[in-house]
Amino acid sequence: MQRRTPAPIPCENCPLREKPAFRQLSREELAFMHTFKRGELVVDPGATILLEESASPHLYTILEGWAFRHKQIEDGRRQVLNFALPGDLIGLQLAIMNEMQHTVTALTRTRLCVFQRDKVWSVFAKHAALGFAMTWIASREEQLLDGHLLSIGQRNALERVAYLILHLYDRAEAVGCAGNDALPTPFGQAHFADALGITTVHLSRTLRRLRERELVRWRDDSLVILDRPELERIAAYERVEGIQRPLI
Amino acid sequence: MQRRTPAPIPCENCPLREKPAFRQLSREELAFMHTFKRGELVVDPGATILLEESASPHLYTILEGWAFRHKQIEDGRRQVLNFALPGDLIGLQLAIMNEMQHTVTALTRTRLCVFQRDKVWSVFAKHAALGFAMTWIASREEQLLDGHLLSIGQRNALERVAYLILHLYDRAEAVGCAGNDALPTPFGQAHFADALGITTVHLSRTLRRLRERELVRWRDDSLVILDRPELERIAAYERVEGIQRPLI
DNA sequence: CGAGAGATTGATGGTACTCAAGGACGGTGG
DNA sequence: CCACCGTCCTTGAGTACCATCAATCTCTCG
Repeated sequence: MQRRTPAPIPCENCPLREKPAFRQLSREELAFMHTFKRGELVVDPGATILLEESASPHLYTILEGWAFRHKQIEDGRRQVLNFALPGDLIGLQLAIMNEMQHTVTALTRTRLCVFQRDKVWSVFAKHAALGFAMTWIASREEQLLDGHLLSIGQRNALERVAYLILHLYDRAEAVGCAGNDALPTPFGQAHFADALGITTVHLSRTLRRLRERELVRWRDDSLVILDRPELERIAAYERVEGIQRPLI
Repeated sequence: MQRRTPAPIPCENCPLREKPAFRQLSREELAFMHTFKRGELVVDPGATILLEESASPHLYTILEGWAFRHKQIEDGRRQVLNFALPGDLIGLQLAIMNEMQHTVTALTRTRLCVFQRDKVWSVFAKHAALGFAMTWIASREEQLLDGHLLSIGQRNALERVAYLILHLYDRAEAVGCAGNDALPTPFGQAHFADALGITTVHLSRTLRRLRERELVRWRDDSLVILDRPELERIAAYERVEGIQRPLI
């Protein structure tokens, strides 16, 4: 289920940092990040990275792969709160508030950068800019959730699907996980439906409508956007310009 | 619409800090907070405190009163993202990311503590603990949103209403704005409905069901919880223990 | 007393859910 | 190689939930 890789990459050489989506850190900050890093971890699809209510000693940044944050009601109904892509920080709530109120599960084989939770404080104490970056990351997550909440609360199924597709594509594209209007979909319709707050049955029907209108095509674990302008119109989607974001 | 009060209270004497819900700050931190504070502002009900897309030079903490965060689709549909109570920080996204993607509007006459946005950086630089507190606040907001998202995505109207009532009551109670199972409701059913993602018509019917089952009573701008256990059962609500939180 | 905003109720229709069955794979084992 | 299986997706039929439209009702306020 889980295994440590033998040779963790130093943060200075982290391939993610090359990407234009991320802000450059100073040499000194990078060196500090590396002392904060405890190793790497690779988990298989379906593995639980962080479990609600439990107190993992770690927090993580995704280096490769997809995961998702989710939360359940006792009777089994599940909401996918968000998807997590390379560069996303996992477990900030845990590190800051000593409590997780949601679970994080891997969708693909996922490579994670492992940090020690109990050293988070020293990040703030020694490198204010990195502490600021943590707040930045938390604020951005809040923004994404705001957008989702608007979607789930106000849009109908067709609009929601269109919105989520565009949203995911843009986020994935920013970190090099999508391009040419093709988005890998390492999840089934069940995950997608739970993210949208609709049933798989209704999602299937809704996707058929989008397919028939030749707006998207979803097969072979890959979703292709055929008519982006029309999708944007349906979803009332506004692309958020990709300002550079910090990478912890 | 807005007016400055003549004599702002120094942070050291802030009446909110007395409340058990909040963590105590050191004398030094309080003194610093006071240099960060720029004044106080009182706004009338309905006043826009922060507007989406615009770049206010300030961020705020609510000292007294209620506000709400909301976000719209172009066609007018509106989602109330969350309510804001005394002690809540408003405009963190703006301060950190230089951009607001939602609007904040006062529900009651609201007294605000005004901070300079461009000095946020110095908070991190000079008092790491306060920077940490900012991340704490952002993480908590994320937690609240997670809960709402689960509610809107998975619960039906009756469950949602029960959940939101309990959620608001507990938050208000923690800061002394509610007690004896009575919650002031400085908002109309339209706001409540937009928070729940249902129409006012359906909310009205749903409230009638709750009234007929003698679970709640809502009149005269005050909502009374008559049968909390049953409401908790319907909502599958779990009270989050009120750990002390930082107050900026 | 009339005006207007907010809340309630009724009637009707559409959206999305449930239940259920059938199809399309991909893996496994005979 | 193909039957067998499980999982996931698709489709159909019937129903429940919630939205829409529209009319009343209750307040407050001028």
